[in-house]
Amino acid sequence: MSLAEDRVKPGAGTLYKTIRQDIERRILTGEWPPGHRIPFEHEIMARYGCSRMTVNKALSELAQADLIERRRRAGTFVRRPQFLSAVLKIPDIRAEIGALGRAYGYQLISSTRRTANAADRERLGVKKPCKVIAIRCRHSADNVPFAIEDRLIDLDAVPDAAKADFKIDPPGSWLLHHVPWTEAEHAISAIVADDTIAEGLDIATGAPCLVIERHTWRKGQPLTAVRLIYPGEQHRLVARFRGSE
Amino acid sequence: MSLAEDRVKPGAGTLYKTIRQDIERRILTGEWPPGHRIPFEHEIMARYGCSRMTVNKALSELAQADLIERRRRAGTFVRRPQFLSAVLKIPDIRAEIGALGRAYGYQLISSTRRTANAADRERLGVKKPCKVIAIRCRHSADNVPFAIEDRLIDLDAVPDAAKADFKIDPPGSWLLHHVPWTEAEHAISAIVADDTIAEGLDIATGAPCLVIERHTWRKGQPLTAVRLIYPGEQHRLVARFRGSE
DNA sequence: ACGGGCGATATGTCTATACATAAACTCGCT
DNA sequence: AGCGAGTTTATGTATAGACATATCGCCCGT
Repeated sequence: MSLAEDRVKPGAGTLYKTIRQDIERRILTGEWPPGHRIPFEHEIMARYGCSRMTVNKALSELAQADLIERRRRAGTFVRRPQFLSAVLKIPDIRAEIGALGRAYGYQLISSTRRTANAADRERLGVKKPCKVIAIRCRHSADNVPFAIEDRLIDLDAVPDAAKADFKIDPPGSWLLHHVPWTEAEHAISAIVADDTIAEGLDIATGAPCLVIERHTWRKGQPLTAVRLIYPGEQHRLVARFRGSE
Repeated sequence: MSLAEDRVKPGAGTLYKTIRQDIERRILTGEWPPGHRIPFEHEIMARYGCSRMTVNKALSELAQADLIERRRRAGTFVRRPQFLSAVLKIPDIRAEIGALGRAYGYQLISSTRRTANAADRERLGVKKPCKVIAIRCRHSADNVPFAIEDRLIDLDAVPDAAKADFKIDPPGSWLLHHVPWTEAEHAISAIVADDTIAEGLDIATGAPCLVIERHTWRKGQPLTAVRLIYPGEQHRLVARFRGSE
């Protein structure tokens, strides 16, 4: 009979997960507040009757999740919670509407190809001249306008986009499936609808709109810049944050 | 001479990190697209001349970061990127203003204690009657209004809040330092300023505003609900996403 | 053809051990 | 006291081997 069978909590699946969850619980309930020193690996090891590697695996995962901080020689400490950060999901619009159980609709409003002017280069963040595609289109759910999309694609960085047909499929979906990216930045702000937006979204001029601007890069090179305009009182971005699992 | 000395890339610090970064790079550059099967552990092990535990550690971290998916017997696969999710930092307002190098200012507008009415209970998500504190205050940067805060605190869940003085310090900071929480939810939307908001933020009535609503729980029990209203054209929430490290 | 059972296989967990490394502490010298 | 060198200690990385477990496919019997 091995020592491993003397487990303190035999019920919770695997040992390292048990250890991880025990510690996580103590942190989340406040029993071990920020700054508190967690028992040393050899203490936990003795408590659960397991090897140090097992304890180390549990603690490493908690460290990767930023719940604890580990310092050589000093020990392991509860981190101050990352108070106000959250994972915000900004899904692909088509998938988002599908998830709501509504019928997705798409209309291309305009699509032009041109040599980038100063405003285009500014928006994409490129310095040298390049060709771009500028697209304006509309997404709808059950035939109700859902969002207006205004996109710029750098043709030098994404040459395949010249061959793509955005009359039927939205450029977002096409890009997601064809172009790998390495960095993305989102900015969220609010504006009021001008006449053009109001008409496109079928809302009143002066109504609030939520704007999401996304820039995408591949190894530092700008790929695309997109501006999504949502009716602000009907649409909300929701982010939920909780302890792991 | 041990096999371990035949390492493919001796320069990058530790072995498992080298392996992890090599794989991450291939995924991020698109060399291994979503759905691609990553070499089996024993293949990677042979390639780097190391033990399986080392490979396993690298792959486990990538799996924890959702870059890959591991399936017993089948192998390890590149996941479809979490395309449009991003870590959105919604910092403590005082810290945010401080980080911008501007002077933080705070004014308490009103603070009332009462038994929760139906609207309060609805907003907090509690069913049974309880006492609450309702606070309205304003944050400013260099004496320019920055955001209006409208907060409800459940006194049954946070009894200490009854003793706190919110005349000088904002309730957000106090709560962050005194109350551990386990879950939080943020919702972002846009509204137009009504007369009260316009006056508080020193903007025109009808101007767009960004609204962040945050609900915080501790083990399922609602603690506080807060609504932050920002001038929408001046304030943006920015989230940047990139590969780890 | 169809479905059940079974073996092969890749990942999942765990052990016992070893040496590396960073940082905190001790102690002795000036 | 102040400072630098050496020691101690907790974590960090790595190993070789073992057994567990999910599941994909194959084969076999009906």
